[in-house]
Amino acid sequence: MPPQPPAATPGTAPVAHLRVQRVRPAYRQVADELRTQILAGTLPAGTRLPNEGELGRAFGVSRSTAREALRVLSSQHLVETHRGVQGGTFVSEPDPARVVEDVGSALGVLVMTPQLHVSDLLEARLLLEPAAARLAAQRADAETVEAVRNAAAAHRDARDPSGFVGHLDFHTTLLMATGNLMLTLMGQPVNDVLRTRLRREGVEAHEWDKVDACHREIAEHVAEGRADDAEAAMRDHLVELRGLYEREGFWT
Amino acid sequence: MPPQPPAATPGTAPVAHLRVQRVRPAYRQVADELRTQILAGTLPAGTRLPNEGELGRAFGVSRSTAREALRVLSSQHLVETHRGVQGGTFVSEPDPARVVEDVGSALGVLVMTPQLHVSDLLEARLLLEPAAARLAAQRADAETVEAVRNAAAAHRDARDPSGFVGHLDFHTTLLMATGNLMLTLMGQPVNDVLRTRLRREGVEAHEWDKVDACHREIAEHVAEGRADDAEAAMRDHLVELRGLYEREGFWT
DNA sequence: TACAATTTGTCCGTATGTATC
DNA sequence: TGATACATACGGACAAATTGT
Repeated sequence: MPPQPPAATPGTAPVAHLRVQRVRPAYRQVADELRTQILAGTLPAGTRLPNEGELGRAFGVSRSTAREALRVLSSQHLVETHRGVQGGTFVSEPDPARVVEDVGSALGVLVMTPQLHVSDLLEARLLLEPAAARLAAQRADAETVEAVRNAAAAHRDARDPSGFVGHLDFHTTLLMATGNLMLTLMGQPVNDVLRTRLRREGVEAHEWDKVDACHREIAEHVAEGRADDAEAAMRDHLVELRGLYEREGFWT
Repeated sequence: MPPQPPAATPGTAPVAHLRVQRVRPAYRQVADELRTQILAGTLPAGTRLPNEGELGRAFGVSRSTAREALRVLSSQHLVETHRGVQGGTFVSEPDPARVVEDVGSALGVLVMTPQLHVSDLLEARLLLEPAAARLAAQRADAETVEAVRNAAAAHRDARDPSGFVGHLDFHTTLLMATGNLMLTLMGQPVNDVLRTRLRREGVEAHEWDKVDACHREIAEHVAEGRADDAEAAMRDHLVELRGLYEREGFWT
């Protein structure tokens, strides 16, 4: 690793109050270089990288160091490794589901701190999902409408004995029904965090019934293309849910 | 790896397990175990982990394997490592800025695919930021108002010779002015991606002047607490910006 | 200023598991 | 069945960085 151009990394926030990273380790330089090439499209998805030994030689580092760089990229879902002949390290296909997972997990950490309150999540959802309901009502095709209806109809108690893995949360389905992946990316992690934090045992059955009724009503508005009604119904629904969360749910 | 029963330890070959399709490598098991403990709060932020050798022995793996596990966690910003005496591996403080970075980088990958269009980002922003402008106008205190005004006044040409690192993008500042971190978390990665994708050389000076004028107008609405005006002005501004982006900016 | 102690960083050599042909 | 090519894992050694004496 002869070249280390930015001796002091500029622009990076001085978050580590006490410690300054004075040198970038070689494994990080290699990882950064490869990440840059992947993000720039120089290494498109599906590309097979050289094996670990060659990769190390190409960067002037040992195989172990190249390995650690690959660990970094693989943990960020930028590459995948496979063993065996015809195996190796491949640039990953971008996967929205993984992004949602990662963001959700990061939010899970933040939501335990005083920096991010549950009320912030509820407010963000209140901004996002009524608008999503409107868009869904304006755009959903027959197939999407069917999916939304199914999600609303799906009974939400978990006593269901059959496998039934196809069930997606209603709010998730509605976000996807907008046809705008970015809305799913923003809204879904919030829903994930809220769902895992809610103490469901504190909510009574008739309240769940009301939730289900709201879902079905929204689904019908979407199906009939009534954008205004869908948006308003979703807003009412979320306001009601917020009361539920604030009354019962959280440990912070 | 004692805690994971079906682990394939290198020396002994557990041939009896026929269903084991996917063996998780040892470094991944170690990383997952540590991550679980961090997310559960068993290892609070600031905790110093044992050094790499001891950590390896504690998990029944070699130091190299323990290191690779730490690389995974460190690349997810869950731990930080430092060299030297008094160095070591420490559980990280949750950092919203890093989350924004990570999401932005993930979006950068997705935005190159047919799954996520630039128009999706623009639409999401059009949902989010007018609402943010409204909230900012309703809530901003004197200090925040000052920050928003400064961001709007900051001249945006990069010829500025002095260091001037305090300058934050106006849209970023406005998101933060809502006091809701979640809105920043959702909106900022979008802005980052859009900013890096825009071909700025295709935009003329008088258009930048108009952008700046819009920013100052919004800032004044926020400062005076005119929520409706702030929201409307931001919406108009974004619609105009969208035209700019769609006319000039992208390579996809 | 020099030196020692501690910890991560880097390298090498070797062996083994795994998947494909 | 065996050969091949790759990732995975180990253990030891030394280098570099940081802090305290």
